[in-house]
Amino acid sequence: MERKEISKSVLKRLPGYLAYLQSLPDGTATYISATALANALGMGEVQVRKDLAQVSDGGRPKIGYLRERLIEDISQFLGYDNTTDAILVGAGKLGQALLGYSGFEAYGLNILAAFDVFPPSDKTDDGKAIYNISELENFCKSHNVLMGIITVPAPFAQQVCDRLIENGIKAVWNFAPAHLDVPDNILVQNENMATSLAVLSMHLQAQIKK
Amino acid sequence: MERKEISKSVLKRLPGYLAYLQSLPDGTATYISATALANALGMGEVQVRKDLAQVSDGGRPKIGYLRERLIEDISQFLGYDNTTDAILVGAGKLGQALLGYSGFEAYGLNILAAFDVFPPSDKTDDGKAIYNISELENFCKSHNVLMGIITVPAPFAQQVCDRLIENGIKAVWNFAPAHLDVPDNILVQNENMATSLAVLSMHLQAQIKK
DNA sequence: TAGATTGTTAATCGATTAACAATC
DNA sequence: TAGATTGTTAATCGATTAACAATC
Repeated sequence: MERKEISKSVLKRLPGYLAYLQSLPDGTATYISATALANALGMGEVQVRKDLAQVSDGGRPKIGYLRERLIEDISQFLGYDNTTDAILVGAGKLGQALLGYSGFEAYGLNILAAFDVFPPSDKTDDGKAIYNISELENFCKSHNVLMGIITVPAPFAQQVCDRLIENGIKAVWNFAPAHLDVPDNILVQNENMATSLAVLSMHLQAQIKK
Repeated sequence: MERKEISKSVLKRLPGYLAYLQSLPDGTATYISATALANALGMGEVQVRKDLAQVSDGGRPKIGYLRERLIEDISQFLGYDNTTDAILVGAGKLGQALLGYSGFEAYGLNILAAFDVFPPSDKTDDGKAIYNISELENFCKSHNVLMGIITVPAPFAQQVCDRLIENGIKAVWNFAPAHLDVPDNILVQNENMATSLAVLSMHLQAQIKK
């Protein structure tokens, strides 16, 4: 499959398809159609078909897609097949939760280590080290890390971000509720709890009024 | 300010404005213009102006918005002024991290308690109770809970969701990497780590190729 | 063959951006 | 008054949806 430019909207839907396809029990649904996928996920079938067409050319009229093949195509497209190394800064509760979450491997993410101003102890239960923030520079030099995860309190997020970029980080996954100023070639992905909460509470307010 | 219908895109940007406005030190910037806000957040000034116009009518030509007033208007619009009670199911690492996160109060969210098949201990360090899942029904009956937070492993997410809905939950905040089937009047907000990761790893792949 | 499903081309919809008049 | 900023109206852009021909 030739790699095309893909819109962010499509990109964001792909993990959903992948998760569903992988959740199907082995043996069932050797072939799956865009229609079936759409129904299962409560989406429009045309949208699903178009999305799939962008990442795979294994679709066959009347039959659909070979599930295994489709999983492979999407995974590959998303880069889940080659792992990305990341470091995490801010080993509070959320930071440690992420550090200990084993599910990221499936997405090709490998958190090498965490850093904090007050490292709680040498190792977590999961065997991943939490270093003093002062060792950030050395660590980045010796490992080739491209992704940084920020889980420090909001007021420190920007300075941590700057420091990560100085050390060669190209993509920042930001869990702090703060806006980060970065150069053009750096991507910041905000994991924005506040955004989600806004959508939720808006829905609840509408509910209550009824 | 009359309450208008608002698009989801606008709604999702509001928490960002609010966070920035609140982060400004007291005393500075009594008045702030849409232009200034846009520059600070790296956004288009027209977009910010249009967004603000939908939630506040305190904007004055040449001067801008009274910051305090704007904070109030956005907070009120987002429903951050009246708290929403929520319960959380799945007291694993992520669940406990959320349970202990004190920052939610600022967003009007109050997590009353958590439930799990194996409650680790009676109370967390933060004083919030973790009950056995069997007590879910009773708890929901006695408290009027409208929001449920799901932090169980993916294979259990749907059944937990169904159970929450049976007990009167109207909005679900889903941290499990699973698609949830719900009736029309129920809102599911997926906190989709996989989505964020997809965007990030796509950026990194593009970087590497350069 | 008939029919389901694919992929493509055109139409619609919504959101963003641009242009401009109103205001302090 | 002059100029910055607001809010509104029109134009553009992108994404979604609909219609349809191609295919197994």
